[in-house]
Amino acid sequence: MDGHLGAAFFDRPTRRVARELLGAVFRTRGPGGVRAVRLVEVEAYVARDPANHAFGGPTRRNRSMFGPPGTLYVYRIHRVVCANVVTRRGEAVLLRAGAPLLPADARPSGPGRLARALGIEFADDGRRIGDGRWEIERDGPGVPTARIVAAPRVGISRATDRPLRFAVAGDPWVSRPRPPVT
DNA sequence: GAAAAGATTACCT
DNA sequence: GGTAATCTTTTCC
Repeated sequence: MDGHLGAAFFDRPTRRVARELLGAVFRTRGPGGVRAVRLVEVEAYVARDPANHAFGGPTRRNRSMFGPPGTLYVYRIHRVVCANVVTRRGEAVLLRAGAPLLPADARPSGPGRLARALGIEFADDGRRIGDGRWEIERDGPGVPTARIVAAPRVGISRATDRPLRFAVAGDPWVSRPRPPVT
């Protein structure tokens, strides 16, 4: 399944989408030009998941999470924005870290820094894949299961035991706290 | 209208 | 390892 990923890619179980996004190239085209990273860390937010912003149904803030597969959900936390891609209704994958592919990309380790490196702003909330602003491409077989580490998600206070954080084992761009390398 | 919490980060010891 | 910064959204009175 190489090449550019469309809405059909995201219309699948969220955990699977999350794992298959590892190693994929996330590219944006904005006022600052083209920026790109190779994803090395993501988190899944699923149905009936108390840590999910969509838990409890649609609100003004999370409305993008109820858009079609391949919708960008951008939220603010403190003074930072973080980006997710919606999979199925009310579920999404948080983009946490990537390896920079272009010189202009500041260290994209951590969700806030990744979004900043890609030039993603709060105004991009609700944009859909295929609208020309951002795209995702797979240029290889993806990260083999043996090299994916699953760990509890970062920074949440509920459902803290679920292993829905996925990262490329040992990759230097994975954010802190680093999951065990095992 | 007021208060509390937050899917973070940077800087301190 | 701990804490402050900082501000919007949500929730409660």
